Amino acid sequence: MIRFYNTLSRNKQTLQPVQEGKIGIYACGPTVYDYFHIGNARVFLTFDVLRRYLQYRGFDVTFVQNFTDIDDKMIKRAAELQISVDELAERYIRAYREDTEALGVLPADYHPRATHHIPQIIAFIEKLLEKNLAYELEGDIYYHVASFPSYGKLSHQNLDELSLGARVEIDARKRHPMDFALWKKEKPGEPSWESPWGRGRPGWHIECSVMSMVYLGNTLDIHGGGQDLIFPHHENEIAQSEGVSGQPFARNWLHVGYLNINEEKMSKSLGNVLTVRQLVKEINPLVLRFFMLSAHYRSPINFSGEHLEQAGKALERLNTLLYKLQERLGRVAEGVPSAEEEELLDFLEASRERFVETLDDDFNTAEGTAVLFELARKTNTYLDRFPEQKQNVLEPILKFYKEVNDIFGFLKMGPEAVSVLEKEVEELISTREKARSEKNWALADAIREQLKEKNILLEDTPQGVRWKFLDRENEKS
RNA sequence: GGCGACAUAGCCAAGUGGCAAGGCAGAGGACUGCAAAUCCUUUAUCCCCGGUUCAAAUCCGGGUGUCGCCUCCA
Repeated sequence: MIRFYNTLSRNKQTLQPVQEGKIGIYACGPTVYDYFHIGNARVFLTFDVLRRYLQYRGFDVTFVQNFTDIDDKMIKRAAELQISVDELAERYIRAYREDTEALGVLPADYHPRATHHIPQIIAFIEKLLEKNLAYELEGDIYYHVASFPSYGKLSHQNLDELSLGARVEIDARKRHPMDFALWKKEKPGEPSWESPWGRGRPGWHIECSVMSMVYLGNTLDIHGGGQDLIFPHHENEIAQSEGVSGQPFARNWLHVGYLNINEEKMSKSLGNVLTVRQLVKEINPLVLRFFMLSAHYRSPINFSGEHLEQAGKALERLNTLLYKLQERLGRVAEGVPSAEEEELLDFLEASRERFVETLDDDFNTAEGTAVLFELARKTNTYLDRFPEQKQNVLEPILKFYKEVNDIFGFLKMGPEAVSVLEKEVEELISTREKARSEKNWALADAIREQLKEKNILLEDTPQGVRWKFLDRENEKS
């Protein structure tokens, strides 16, 4: 039984797909007017892992994430750069693909763009007009919030309360101060499309209603984004979509908590906006992944160099184990597992169950990582205590970590984990081994230092010398 | 003014009624030529005050503090 905290009901709720075995997810994507920042990254990452997890749990997942490629910010930025809005979109969609790839975020099944769905948007607005949920005002079309009775149900506010606090300048022509634009009349020099109401462009909220329903149907299983989208964006989407379909728009509303930088909200005025583009030049993106997944998705997290460093060291612990496992698998013994080995295998099974259990419960990736560490300790103990390990013990453990990594994606797996050294380096190591056997510690230590310069760390173990590449990127933060 | 979230060890962070996960840092020990890695041991009056209960970090009431939303914002 999979449960999520639903913003709409303010409770954890069992996931009951509209169609058995299938899950449709729509996550609000970026406005492609600039490189995305690490707050965006947290949302992308959360939904990436969520989607992988639901696949792991056997669902046929369709994941849709839009690109907002036309709005005020797009127009303003394109003007600044003296390029067309379309060129701007192309540029930053490309950047999005590059940066998400660096983070290990997989592409969605669909990345629809607002400007590619203008006819559907127009048709949708026409339906809202037919149903008297919208009205025309001098070439603009507005949604009339007062005609949608449950307006405010997602953010749990009512229209009176909202109006009271409204600090925004009230447009007296509108029927209600909270009425929002579905269609904006053309302005000179701005991109526009033909419509029954003259040339113009879509408002911001309408694209998500339209595209989510085009790709996923009237009722989505999961819809979400950053917490700041709850109001007004998602509230407005509900008004639009339910206004047209008469059916619940989304069964589960998931909202990802904020990411602050050094205890401060990220904002342009504070000048502390950190883009992923910048960050991945300085740090290992897998550490960022680990860092973000080691807190619950709904909790606010605070990004800082110190926290990232802690995360890097913790992750290193898991990677060290994986390295050891792969290395030892090269010289394992055959045979039936002993009682102690059986115990470890039982613990492995219990870990797998606990992992699933905790992720099933509102996607608790934080506790999920704890499971990995506990198994790591048990496995390390086994590796320490027995000079020889069995394949039928090590292999299932490694397999579990691989499974987990297909979901979390922050572990260092695969061939690069155990790679081949240059001949020259191998010679240095064997020279050092000879020196050590002759108790020539000075030479041995000198060679160790020399290799450290080359980013290779030597470790002398009872099983012989072992080496690994230092992850230099981890040290920066 | 309205709505809401959070407060757990030096730091990060799980845990929604039954002896307080996990990571980082620290201390002690084992192993080691020295390191590294690893293992063992150790580190918490769960913000305060009341209440409910056999039992509360967890539920209820009050207080204090931090933050967010109500305006484009992930």
